[in-house]
Amino acid sequence: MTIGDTNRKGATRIQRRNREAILDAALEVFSAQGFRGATLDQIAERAGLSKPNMLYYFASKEAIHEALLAGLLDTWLDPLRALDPKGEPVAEIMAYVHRKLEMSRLYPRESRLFANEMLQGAPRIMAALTGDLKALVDEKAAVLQDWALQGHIADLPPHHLIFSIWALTQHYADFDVQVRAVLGEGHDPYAEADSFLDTLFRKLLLP
Amino acid sequence: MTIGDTNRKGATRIQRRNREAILDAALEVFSAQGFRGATLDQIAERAGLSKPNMLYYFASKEAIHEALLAGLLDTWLDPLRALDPKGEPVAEIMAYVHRKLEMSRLYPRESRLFANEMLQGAPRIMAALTGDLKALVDEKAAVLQDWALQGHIADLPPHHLIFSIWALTQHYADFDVQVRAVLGEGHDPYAEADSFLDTLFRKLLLP
DNA sequence: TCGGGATTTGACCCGATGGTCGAAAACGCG
DNA sequence: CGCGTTTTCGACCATCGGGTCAAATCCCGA
Repeated sequence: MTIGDTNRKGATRIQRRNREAILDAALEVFSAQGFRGATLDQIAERAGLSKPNMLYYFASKEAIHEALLAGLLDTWLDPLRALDPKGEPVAEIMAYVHRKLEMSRLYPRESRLFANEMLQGAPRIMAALTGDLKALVDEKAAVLQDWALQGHIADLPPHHLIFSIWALTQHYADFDVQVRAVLGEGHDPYAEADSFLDTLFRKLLLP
Repeated sequence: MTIGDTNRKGATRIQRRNREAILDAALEVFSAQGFRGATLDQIAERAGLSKPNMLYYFASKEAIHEALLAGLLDTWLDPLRALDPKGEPVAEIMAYVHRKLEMSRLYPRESRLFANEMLQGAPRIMAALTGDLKALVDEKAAVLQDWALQGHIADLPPHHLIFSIWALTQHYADFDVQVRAVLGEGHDPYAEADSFLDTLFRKLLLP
């Protein structure tokens, strides 16, 4: 039996545990070092496996990285997908902002993995960017545009409004060290950000 | 003006030319691949030198990277340094926003080099972050706070206001591929961003 | 023009790294 | 328990990559 099948069904308990351990370790290392900077030894050690054993579960370094990126975009975009055209405009957008910031707080490694990929020019997920991502953003941008035309929110370029949400929320994960270094002791970056971004976007959206 | 210029004193014309070529090539490669992902061969080739020759000018890969980072923070913070406590509050802040976006447009590689360093946890410039950077930000944050107390601008947490300027402007350099992929053809990201950020910050700063 | 310092490079070194192999050990099921 | 299947890993391999060195070539001022 090949190990090719996904970590869904048909996998033994051992397979599940090890695949998960490998992906978790890989996320840690790839997000901090980038693809080329990460080494299989680092990942294997963190995963608590020998390198050959790790390669028994994933065919190559490339394969591990791919597996990580595969689910990433989807999960990453869930909050945007949840933006409801039928909801109350400002409330919907504010909910999106808060959810997105929460993602940064809970999954900073995923955010950095994504940021790394972007910095390198997105060589491995360019297709997804111009495909699914663009489609989803265009769809939601149309909703925002609509809300603007109906006077529910300020008239802003919808794509850039979305970019601003991404930039502001992901910044707290990607530039975490800088944020903490500048704020110094005795701060809770995410709590403060939550309040600040609430203010910012409420003022911005005011028609 | 180049950002990492090597205008050392007693350097011959050849030294100058080669050092500059090396740093430019290194900026290209480091900013796209990160420190560990970059190779001396890549840099040497881009610089048009043999690897040993390159190492005649810089003692090591580390040394090249250091040389790049050395000037970076300084140059990067110049716009903030220029924020004048005696100027007109909103105008000063807006000027900062526009200057910062201009930096992203003109020096995206520098922005990405910096972003890479942050993503890795700033191992090589942590000292500068908690030192000079924090000092400068604290100083300017006090100015912003003052302006807020005097009712010139909205009362916002000054540090986070500064973070928001960084996040929003650097996003257009660091996530350039994503921005372009989502916008599609026929867009000028920076022109649109300039206008959008102008609107955003004017509304935000309104008392 | 010439000598000595500045510059350049081919060849080489060796530890790191992605990946392979075969055999041993562990598992689980009839 | 017995045995085929799954899992594990020590040893190994080839290439990559940072860095060295000695010798060759270039450059420029006296």
